Amino acid sequence: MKLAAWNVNSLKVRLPHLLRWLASEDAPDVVCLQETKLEDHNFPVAALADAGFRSVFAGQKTYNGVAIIFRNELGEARDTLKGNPFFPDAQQRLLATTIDGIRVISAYFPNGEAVESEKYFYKLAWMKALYEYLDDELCRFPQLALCGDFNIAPEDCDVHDPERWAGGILCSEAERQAFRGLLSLGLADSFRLFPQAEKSFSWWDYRQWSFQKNLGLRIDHILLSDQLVSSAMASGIRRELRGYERPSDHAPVWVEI
DNA sequence: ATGGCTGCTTTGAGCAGA
Repeated sequence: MKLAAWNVNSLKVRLPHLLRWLASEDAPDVVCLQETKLEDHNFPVAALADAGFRSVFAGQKTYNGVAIIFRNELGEARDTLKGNPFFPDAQQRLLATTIDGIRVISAYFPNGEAVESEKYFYKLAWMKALYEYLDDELCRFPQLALCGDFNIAPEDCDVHDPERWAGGILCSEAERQAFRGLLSLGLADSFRLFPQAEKSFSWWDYRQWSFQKNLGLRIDHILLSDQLVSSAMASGIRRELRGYERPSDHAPVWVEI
């Protein structure tokens, strides 16, 4: 199964890109989407069904919104859960479902705006509650994948210019520590299970030709539980989608399990 | 030092993103 995560930054705008990817040769079987920015009644269920995919989604207007799409052949989704019971929140940032025995979670971590800002503390609180939630989920679902836009570059090698970003939002020690806290539950960064090119990123700013100059960050991740790590075969980033006309600022990340 | 793009919004300047 090829599992992917992609922050589309508006599914309305990016739907043609998604459909093109799903129809391509190395198309994914399951995709966790973030920043769909669509209310549920506007979710493109029919277009994705035509492409052979089922959908579950938790959306809202303008901001946030997460979804999970998966091939018809994988059967029905079970135990779909919107949000985090440990963190009641109007922002639609978390969605879990079970596909073919695997607990798949689509997560859109808060951006955090700036270190020490109100949104920064919301981000840290959101992650603390996510930790509690995952601790619970892992007991019931030993085969679990946490996929999405974490808005955290875990190490300096995930940053194009570590000195410039040092201590700043997406790279601060408290955020990185919270990321390592998730790993301590028995999760692994699937990207690092395999050799990767240096300067591999999943997000590039729209401004200043950042993508063309490869000035990016690796902030989108798929974390696999120990049971899934043992079946992982390859991982990577679909960089070319960032080069499409009118792209998302994120490229999809993927793992084959 | 600032703003740099993009998508969205009670359509148009202001916000949020990262």
